[in-house]
Amino acid sequence: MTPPSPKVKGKSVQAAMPFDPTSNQFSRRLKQLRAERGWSLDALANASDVSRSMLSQVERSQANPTLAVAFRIARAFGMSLGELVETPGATSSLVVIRAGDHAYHYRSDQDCQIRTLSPLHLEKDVEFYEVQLKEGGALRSAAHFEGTREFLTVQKGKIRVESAADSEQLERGDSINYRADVPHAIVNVGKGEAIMFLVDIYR
Amino acid sequence: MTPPSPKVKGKSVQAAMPFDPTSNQFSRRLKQLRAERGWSLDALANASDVSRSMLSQVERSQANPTLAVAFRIARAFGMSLGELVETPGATSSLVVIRAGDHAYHYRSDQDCQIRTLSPLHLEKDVEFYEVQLKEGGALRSAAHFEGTREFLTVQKGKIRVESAADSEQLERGDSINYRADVPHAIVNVGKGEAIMFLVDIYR
DNA sequence: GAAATAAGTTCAGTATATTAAACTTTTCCC
DNA sequence: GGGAAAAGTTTAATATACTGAACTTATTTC
Repeated sequence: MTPPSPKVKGKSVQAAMPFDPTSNQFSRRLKQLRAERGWSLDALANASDVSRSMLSQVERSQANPTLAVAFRIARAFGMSLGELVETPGATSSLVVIRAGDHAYHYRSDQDCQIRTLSPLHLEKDVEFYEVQLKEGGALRSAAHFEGTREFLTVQKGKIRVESAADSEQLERGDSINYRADVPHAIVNVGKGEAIMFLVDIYR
Repeated sequence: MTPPSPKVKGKSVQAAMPFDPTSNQFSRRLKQLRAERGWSLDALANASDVSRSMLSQVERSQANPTLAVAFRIARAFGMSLGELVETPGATSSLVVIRAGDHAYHYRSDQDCQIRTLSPLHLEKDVEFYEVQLKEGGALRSAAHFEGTREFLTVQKGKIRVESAADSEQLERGDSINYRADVPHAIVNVGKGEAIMFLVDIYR
């Protein structure tokens, strides 16, 4: 019972390159998040209880935060540490096949109408739909590719979303995102038709 | 545009309780993983290039590893850092945002209200917004990161989208996508408010 | 344009993360 | 049981994470 072969053991490596890719990614991610929300270093410092100077150094890859600090930063952004550190770039492992037939796993029938809003073959594996469900209608999907996540927001009506064992009821304005690499379903449980927007994200 | 209210700011807290829940969780997780695989501290130390003593201290919550160290440990176990720090049970397979929930408002003024529908922890760099523009209102954005594309579909009202030199007019049901890595703007040119959904895709 | 305010960086000091080596405890044979 | 080897903990020294305050740079405001 031994772990996979150890790699370079010398400590000289660490001396030469004190930060592994993680840190740099983390720095970029942090910078981006803060920019998106338009927060100053000071604002984030207050929200996270991490000093302004530390944040500055981390963003510029001049310091390597501890888990505790990373955790506080994540919380300031309203997300878990896992969500914060999960590398969005390292997803290259699997290329999704997905031919031009974007609608192959959906059926468009009396109960369910799907309009594709996203142009096909975007650089990213993202698709964007508008879905209409007649009263009592349902959209049931088999498991998509591993790692797929589906995001939806209700524009009209009342629906129930089921993913694996989980189930949630949603009304106009509510949003939800869930794993789509398991069998899942969207059911119109209200009166009249239901309309929703739906984003599929593969990885 | 301020982050959610700061919590306890005093540093005395940190002195009294040097490790937040993260570390303890991490310690338990680490101990469990190592036990599951039947690895000794020494074996893990070799595989991860983290010292035996450090591992011991971390497992007993007597030290608070840096991200770099946590990363190396994760790799030794053949998993991503996100997978390692995300408590196995809490891997939310389903996240709901209620209509009234303003937690994800990141920007709001008289003319323009933006609701972030996707907490941006998705593996891909994708974000999803609902934008409301009052009559005459406009949303002007500086250039986003290189390679960013924005996709929008009009839910209500009449708008004009400007990206670099291009300009297009849209009505309910119309969709458009355009480069967002240049200065761009969305202007409400109709009567009454305009509502649209917006997807940002980075690469 | 100058003064004022905010945002970001650098600095020096302190706390602590990290390591190698010494030490203690457990496990395993005989 | 007793000795040996492995597993785990503690120690002392060093590197660096982290902070508050001083400083520099951009942004506003008049």
